[in-house]
Amino acid sequence: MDLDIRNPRNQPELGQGHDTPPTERQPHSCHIPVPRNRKPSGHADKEVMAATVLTSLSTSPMVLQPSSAPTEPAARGWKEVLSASYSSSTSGNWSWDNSDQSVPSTPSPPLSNENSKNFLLSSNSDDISEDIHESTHFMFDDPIPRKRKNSMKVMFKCLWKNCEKVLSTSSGIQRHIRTVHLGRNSDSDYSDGEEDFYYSEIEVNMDSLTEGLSSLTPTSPTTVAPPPVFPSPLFDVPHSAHINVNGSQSHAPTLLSQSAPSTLCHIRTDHAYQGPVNPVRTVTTVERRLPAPSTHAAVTKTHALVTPATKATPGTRKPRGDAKKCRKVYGMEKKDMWCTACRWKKACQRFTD
DNA sequence: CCTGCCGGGCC
DNA sequence: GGCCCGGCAGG
Repeated sequence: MDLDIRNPRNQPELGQGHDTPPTERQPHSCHIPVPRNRKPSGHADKEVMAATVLTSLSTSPMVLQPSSAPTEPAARGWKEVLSASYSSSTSGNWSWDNSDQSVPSTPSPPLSNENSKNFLLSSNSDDISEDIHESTHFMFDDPIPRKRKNSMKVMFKCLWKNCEKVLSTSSGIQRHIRTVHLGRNSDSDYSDGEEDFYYSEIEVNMDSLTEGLSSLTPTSPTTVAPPPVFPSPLFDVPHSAHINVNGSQSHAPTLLSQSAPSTLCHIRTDHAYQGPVNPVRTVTTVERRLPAPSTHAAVTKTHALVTPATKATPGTRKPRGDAKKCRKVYGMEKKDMWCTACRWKKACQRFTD
């Protein structure tokens, strides 16, 4: 959990660096644990940069004094706003936007890296503050962390298909999703975090709003990305993953058989199928999702995984499946990532046919 | 030849 | 049971 940002080579072997400019957001709106080294960190350069920024932050009280922060140029538009928002959503529960409520009004003593990180991470001290440590890669998406701006306010946008609800609190949007979309009792405290999945944070520039920037309306093409793709019940994603307004869905169909896109979002769906075979492997909490409210093209042949294993009749060899097995997916050099059966030259238990 | 994995052996 | 591997079959 203690990701040493000064040691950016804390890179998972499956991690795919991405050189995408921060304003060109790529769809990696989820963070998925990677085996053994589950720090899906970003590009090393960005990490170094982020570390540098953190270091400077730790010694500079400026950032803690929003009143003294120079006003951002008006050119800062939704693109950048959303970029920041993107980072927050990518991180799961973090946001640069401190709004006005949680900004310390007095300078704090110099912060260590850890403290400064905590400070930043705690900015959005809503009820979605879990799992923050795993999400520290957020800042690597944004090479230059921006000073907080008073005019920025975090909003929460419902990503349910055809629902453009935007609320100011995560609890509110969760309640909305829970009651309106998930059909749960609003009185119930029960929440498996599923609601988290169906909304994303967006940052709202209140200044722009007052200037009549009606483009904030969720239907605005400048703020709204293509409809997010929700996971199907067969496509489990860690529950803290957030679909971002900017996230497109192109990453989803890659699954395992293709090289991961240039994102951190290497889809490790094998967790769900792993079962007790390989207890060493990181196990992602498998959650059952409601039927996807929108189309989901990602689930392809892995559907077969839920079907009963075809028992080969004795004497007849089981027809060779066309699914890529561990050997092909991971290669010989990553044999330790194979499922046990594959390592034993048995029928693959992860990528069954 | 590569790959998946059965069958069987060893511990 | 875990683990390994020869060898076969399919592509």
